[in-house]
Parts: sequence; C-alpha cells; structure tokens
Amino acid sequence: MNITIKDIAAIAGVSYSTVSKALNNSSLVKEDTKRRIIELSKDMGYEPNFAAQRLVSKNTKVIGLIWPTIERTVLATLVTKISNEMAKTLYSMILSVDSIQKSMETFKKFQVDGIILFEENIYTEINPNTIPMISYGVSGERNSHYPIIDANHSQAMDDAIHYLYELGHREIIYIGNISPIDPLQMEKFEGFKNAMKKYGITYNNDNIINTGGLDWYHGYQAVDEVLNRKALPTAIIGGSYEISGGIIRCLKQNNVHIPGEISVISYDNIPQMAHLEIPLTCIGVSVEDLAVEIVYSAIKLIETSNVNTEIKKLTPTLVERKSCAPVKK
Amino acid sequence: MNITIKDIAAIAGVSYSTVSKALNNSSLVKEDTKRRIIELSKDMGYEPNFAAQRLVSKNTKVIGLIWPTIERTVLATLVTKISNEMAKTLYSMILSVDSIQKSMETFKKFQVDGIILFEENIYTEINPNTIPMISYGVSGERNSHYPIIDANHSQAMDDAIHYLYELGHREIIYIGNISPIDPLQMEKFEGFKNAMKKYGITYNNDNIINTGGLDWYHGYQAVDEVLNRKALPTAIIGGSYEISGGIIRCLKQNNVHIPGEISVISYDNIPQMAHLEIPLTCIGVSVEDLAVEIVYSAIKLIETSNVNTEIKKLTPTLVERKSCAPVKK
DNA sequence: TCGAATTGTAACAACGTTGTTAACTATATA
DNA sequence: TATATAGTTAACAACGTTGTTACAATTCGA
Repeated sequence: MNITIKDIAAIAGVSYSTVSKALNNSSLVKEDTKRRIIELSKDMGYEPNFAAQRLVSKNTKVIGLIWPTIERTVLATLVTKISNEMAKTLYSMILSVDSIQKSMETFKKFQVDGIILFEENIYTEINPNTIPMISYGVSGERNSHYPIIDANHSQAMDDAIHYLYELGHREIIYIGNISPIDPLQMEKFEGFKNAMKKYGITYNNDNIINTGGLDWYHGYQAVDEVLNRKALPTAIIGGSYEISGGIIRCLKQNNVHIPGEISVISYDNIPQMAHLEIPLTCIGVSVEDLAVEIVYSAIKLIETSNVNTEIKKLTPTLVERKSCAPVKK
Repeated sequence: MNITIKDIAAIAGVSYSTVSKALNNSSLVKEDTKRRIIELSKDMGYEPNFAAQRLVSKNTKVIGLIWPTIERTVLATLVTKISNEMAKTLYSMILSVDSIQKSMETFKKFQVDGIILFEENIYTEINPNTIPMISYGVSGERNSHYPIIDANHSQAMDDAIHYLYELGHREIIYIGNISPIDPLQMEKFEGFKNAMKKYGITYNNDNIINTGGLDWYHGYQAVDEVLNRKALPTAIIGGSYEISGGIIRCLKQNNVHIPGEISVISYDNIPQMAHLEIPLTCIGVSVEDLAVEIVYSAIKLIETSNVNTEIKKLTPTLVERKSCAPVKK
C-alpha cells in the first residue's frame, strides 16, 4: 500500500489536513511545521494519489494526442517534437493510436485537460463538447467545432515556385501523390497549379506526375519515367520527404547532377532532409514551428477555456540546402 | 457537472447504493429494479466517474506502452498491431513517447494495470517494483526484473541461410547496419556468421557489408558497391525492411533480375514486404505473432501477478514470396 | 401462527485528497 | 481585566464510487 497524508500526519503528530496544506504550501500553516512536514514526506517517499486529487476535481496537467493511423516520417517526427515541447511545460502527453471515437473515450475517462487530434488525411465531424480540443490537419472548407492548426500549403507551393522562378527555372515538374480522397495531397497539388499560373509558367500534364503513393520508390519510379523523355525539366518539386528521397536516388543513379542539371526541392520541412544523400532544400512549415504552435495553442485553449473555432494557417519557410541552383544558359 | 449514481437514485426513488449494485449487476438487487435502474441510467447518459472508481482501488483495464524513440516502420507497425490486438480484449492502450523514467511516472499516476516497454536498442536497468511490466527487446545476457519478449534472431538467420542453402546458394552476402552499440543489429550479424559457419559456407569480409545506417538508401548504396565487383553473389540478405527496399531498387535499376540472377531475402516480417516493388521473401517473427504474444503475456502477467522474469524468444517464420529462386547451374 | 430463513433495500464507512469552518492559542488593545 | 485579533492547527464535509452491515419485508417450514 502506498503511504498517504494520514500516515505522514500520524508520524508528524499533526492532523492530516495540516499535512495537506503544508504540501500545498498554504499560508495557513507555520513555516516551521511546513518545512518539517515537507521534509518528512520526502523521507517517507510520499506520492500523492492522483485519483483522489482528481476526485476533488482538479486539472490533470495531461494532454492527450490522438493519432489514428500511425505512419509517415513527418508525423512521427512531429509527435516527437510535440512531446519534447510539452516537456518544457508543466504538461505531459499521452498518446492513443485508436480510432478517434475510442481515443476520446479513453481520454475522457482519464480526464485529460485537453486533446490534440491528428487528422491530416481525414475529415471528421466531431464535437468535443466537454474537453478542450484542437486539431492538426487540413482545414479545407469545413466549419469545425474546434480550432484547427494547418499549414498554408498553397503558400508553400507558391514560395517553392517563386524560389525556382527567381533561379531561372521554367521547366518545373511536380512529383506527388495526387489522391482525390486525401485532402492534404490535393491542397499541395492545387497549390502547384495555382502558383505555376501565377508566375506565368506554362504547364501541362507532363509537368505533373502522380506517383500513386507516398513511399520513396514511388518517387524513384516517377523520375525513372521522366528521364526517358527527350526534354528534361530543370527543376523537380517532390511532394513529400519519402518521395523526394526516391527522386534524388534515381537522379544520382543516372548521373544527373543535382543541382547542376536538375534542381530539387521537397515538400515537408523536417531536419531529416539534411541527412539525405544530398541535403535537400525544402519548403513547408517546419515541424518545430508546428510543434510549438500546437502545444501552446492547446495550453492556451485549456487555460483560458474560451470556445474558439479559429483556423490558423501557419506560414511555411523555405530552408536552403544543396539541391537547387540557377539555371545554366 | 456530470451526473452521478446519486442523481439516478433520486429519480429512481431508491438509495444510491442500490443503483451502484444494479449497475454492477449484483445479485443483491431484484431483477425488476435492476432493469429499471439500468434503463434509467442509460437514458440519463450516466458515465461512471473513473477517478472515483479507481479510488476504491480497482484495476483500470488500461495498459501503458512506452516507446522512447518513435521510429522505424517495423515498430510503428508493431504498435498498430498491438493496439488492434488489445482492442479484442477488455483492455485498452495508451502510449508514451517520453523517456522511460517519465513515462513510468505518468503511467503510475494513471494507475495503469501494466506496462509494455519497447527497448529494442537499449539496455536499461529498471525495476518496475509495483506495476507489472514486460519488455519487448533484446534479451542478451542480462538478467532483468521483468519478463522479456524477444525474437530468436540467430534462429532467424539460420533459417534464412538454410533456406538459401537448400536452393543451392553458396555466395551469400549480408547487408545490414553493423553497429556495436545496437544489440539488435549485433545479434543479426552474429547470427549470420554463425549460420554461415554451420552450413559450411566460406565467407570473408566481402560477404558482409556494413551500411552504417538503417535507411533505404543505405541499402541502395551497398548494392551499388557490390555490383562493381567482378564476382556477384547469388543471394543477398537484407538486414531490415528499409534496407531491403533499397537493395531491390538498386538491383532492378541495374537490370539485375530478381530472383533470376540474385535472390533477396529480408529481415523483418511485416506485411508491407508484400507491397514493395518485388514482393519480398522475408524472415523474422511476424509482427502479428509478436503483437499477440506481447498483449497476452502482458495480460497474463497482470491477471496472475506472479513475479516472473522469464525470457521468451519467439520463433521466426519464413514467408516465401517472389524474391528467391534456385541457383542456376 | 410463530420463529427462521430468504430477499430486497437502505445506511454507512471506506478510498485519499482538498477546502471550509471551527477551535484553540498567544498577543495586543481598550 | 476583559476582549478583540491574529496566528495556528484540528475537525469535518465534500468528491463519486464500492463493499459491508443493518434493517425491513416477505416467504417458508413446522
């Protein structure tokens, strides 16, 4: 059995309510006794009973993260970053990889103070009603019952193409997974087309390659196909970390120099980009930024408990590395 | 405020202890009233207060999984499978991606019934003392305070080489990450050498390629090097899912037919192997088997609460797909 | 018809906290 | 000397359950 404040009280020769106050640093108990009790409780290895504390209703300082489908390097990295960021605060994080429904039940039971929901690839219709909740995912056109943190995908594509444009590129292709059921991928795709239009770069179906998947070999195969064409592009935008990995692997394999012959820029802004065969210039909201925003938005929501359903689109940043260069004349 | 059994009691015109018994289907209350109360509580949307239930000390039916460093496809798959398997039981699972230390604190607070610890690549010296705990990781030579579930890695390598041997292969190379600080990788490596000896296949440094990493391009680069040799192997063993992905990508790229010219077999037994460019024959304890074993071992440990520190090495299975063939004369 | 089982329900004490109120000290004030 | 006034600490009621015990109403055997 664990020791309780009553045990401490008995030994300290004091009532248990005094112990409680002492441990909570209440001004209602003399400094001396306070110190004595705190000391004693440490010696006895006292650990407050969480369930009892919560019964008298107090916040748990725990935030639950729902990650329905555990996959992809980027999300895994984001989870890690969020956990790290959370560690700097008074909160800690637990994770559920169940369905949203079941995860919410679990978290409600545990009385977490708030919930972070990952819904990058899904649209859900959920009303958290009781627990403060924010979501990281695609905001799209929907009106939700909770705030959403999203990346400004069209802005990202715009930045990427602007950057390439300034370097003189006019033959740009996008290699990504164009899946109509995946709103995130669609936003990137639409972003690409809009930006191309905006900068007056003509394009057709040849400028867009649908990989049909998000794995690295999907990127590889796409490039393999491109290299058989008579006219090569001067720049490639990879739709995701894994895809871009495949892209540069295939280019290198075929002795196409990066960035001498073809420049490559990748979607997804994660540190791992620097550790690929060729350090990749990338675009996207950095996972660090995302993590910070998610954590502090969640905490703010919890601590002010004002019902807001604001959608926040974070600004992407372009990280320059070694994979892009000006077009040669 | 949530509604409580007292609210129900008031409306039902019965004492709250009767409500409690009714909801717990006690034989001490008449069937009629029982039904009536249960009905009513449903109507009122009653949800028992978890904290209160736990205060009177009862098990939580929740198992915590500690996953210190979230990475690698195989572990992610395993987590998913464990979660699915758990869903078939009365238990549910929460996850912590913190340090072992902090995760254990969190889980202790929440009074989880048991803990599953992932420690594939680390040795820890932990004494769970109060909470039942099992670990999935490398058993090695250590004596731990809790049971460990491990895969029989040397057996796996033995099976792989036996299989290739029977197909006539004598020129076999191992491509893996040989990192002295990673006990898992070392076990595979040692297993390879031992099995080669056992089947009387001569080998030297050329049969072993240290990729220096676990990513797919590490595998790619390794094969790239091999293909420059005058004598090619007839079979390759890939050390992990990702590495093997790179291996077949590179072979295909260089028009080396799999399995016509070179057979490939991969470590890690996960379903994704079937969805690579070439469905890969693989060896290892299947994640399904692992998940089942982990979940039911944990539950058994919890429910019998006998202190055992048994180490269980699961038997690997070889899954035949399209990547291996007999050696041509 | 009476005491003894049997059954159904109520009362109440836990569980380990926190917060409120009451009670007891000294000490300062009139 | 009686009396407010702080300053401390004790007592006790919550919080929402469960389990034990006590009580009342019914049924049963003799």
